[in-house]
Amino acid sequence: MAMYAIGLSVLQEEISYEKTQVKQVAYADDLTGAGKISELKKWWALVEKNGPTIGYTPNATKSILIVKPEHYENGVQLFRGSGVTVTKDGQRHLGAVIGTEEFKAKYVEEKVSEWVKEVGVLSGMAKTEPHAAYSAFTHGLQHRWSFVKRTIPGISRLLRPLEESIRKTFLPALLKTNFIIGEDMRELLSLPPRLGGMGITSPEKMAEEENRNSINLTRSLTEKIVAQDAKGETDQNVILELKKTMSRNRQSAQMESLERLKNVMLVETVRKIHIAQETGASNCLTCLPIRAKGFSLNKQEFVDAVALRYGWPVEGLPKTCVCGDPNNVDHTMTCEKGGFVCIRHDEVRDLTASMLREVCRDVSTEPTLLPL
DNA sequence: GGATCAACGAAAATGGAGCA
DNA sequence: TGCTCCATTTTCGTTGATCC
Repeated sequence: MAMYAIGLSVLQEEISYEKTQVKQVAYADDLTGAGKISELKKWWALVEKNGPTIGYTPNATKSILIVKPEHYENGVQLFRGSGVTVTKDGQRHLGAVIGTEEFKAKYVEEKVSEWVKEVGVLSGMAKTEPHAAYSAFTHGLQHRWSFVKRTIPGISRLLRPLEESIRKTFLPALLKTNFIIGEDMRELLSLPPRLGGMGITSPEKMAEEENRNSINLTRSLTEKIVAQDAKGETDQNVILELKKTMSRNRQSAQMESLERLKNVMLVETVRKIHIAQETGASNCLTCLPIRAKGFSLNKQEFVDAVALRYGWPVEGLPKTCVCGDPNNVDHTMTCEKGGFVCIRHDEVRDLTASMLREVCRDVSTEPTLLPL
């Protein structure tokens, strides 16, 4: 990338703002210019003339001129025969979009429609492999819409179908819940695992903040592009400080959200959230479900793990224990006729023995004691 | 009063995912 | 390749208790 920029700087000397009155910016091989149409025509001619000599061959068929509706005819006339497409609507640009509000909305709607389909596919997978589907969503899928959220303002409303798809299709398939996920539970699930959530963020709610943060973070660069200042440098310390501030703001907003939820949720749920915040309590959610390493939970294990995390009813649990008492998760853990008391004891015993075997000889578990 | 240590929290570093 | 975010781990600085 750096070498490409150095190479392209030779061309930019020839087509600079001082010579063409066109404000411009280049990202790798994508060259963008803004100005009056007549100036742009001259600028384009210079690009075509000087580009190939440094190895930059402009492709007219892939080049777009975006004009205001009142200048459309003029644009078509000036660029006739050049191969450049002239439009008054807009065009996709570096993963974002430039153009009219209608064009931007149409672009985002198409993207959202595509993502909703992907969420649907993942929901289908979640029915048989919920752990893998959850991991694919949190580690991968939800990052796909981050670039659009950062670069296109005012799209929160357009992202609502995606949020609806997550809430009504993905979460029920993933969690096998037979109850409707309300506003509060959805907010809890959108918090990071370390705060007791599941890190399934809401694209609708995050869009405005992410766009605002992106604008603030790139403001210095934007000002330099507008001023066509190619020599000035952005103060990295200022950017670093901005990042820290944003990170702090995000964390404090998460804490505020958590505190609000604690006030409206059941005492048992709040206690579960508190336990879920313990170190290591969310490892099964944050690790990659690699089967060979034993990190993968099957569908029963995953659904049970989430049910235990939030105190939801565990499916398939008998209503009455063999001891005769009413059965529930707490009773299962303490009933002397069940196996969990022994399992817990044996796991601690075996782990201690295995660690001792690494440094001691003659380690045995619960040897028969010699008579007194 | 100075030296030492443990505990704690904040900051930095690391690793893994995405995107252009 | 270089940027983002997030979770986790490591490092560093501060504080308080204890001992000489």
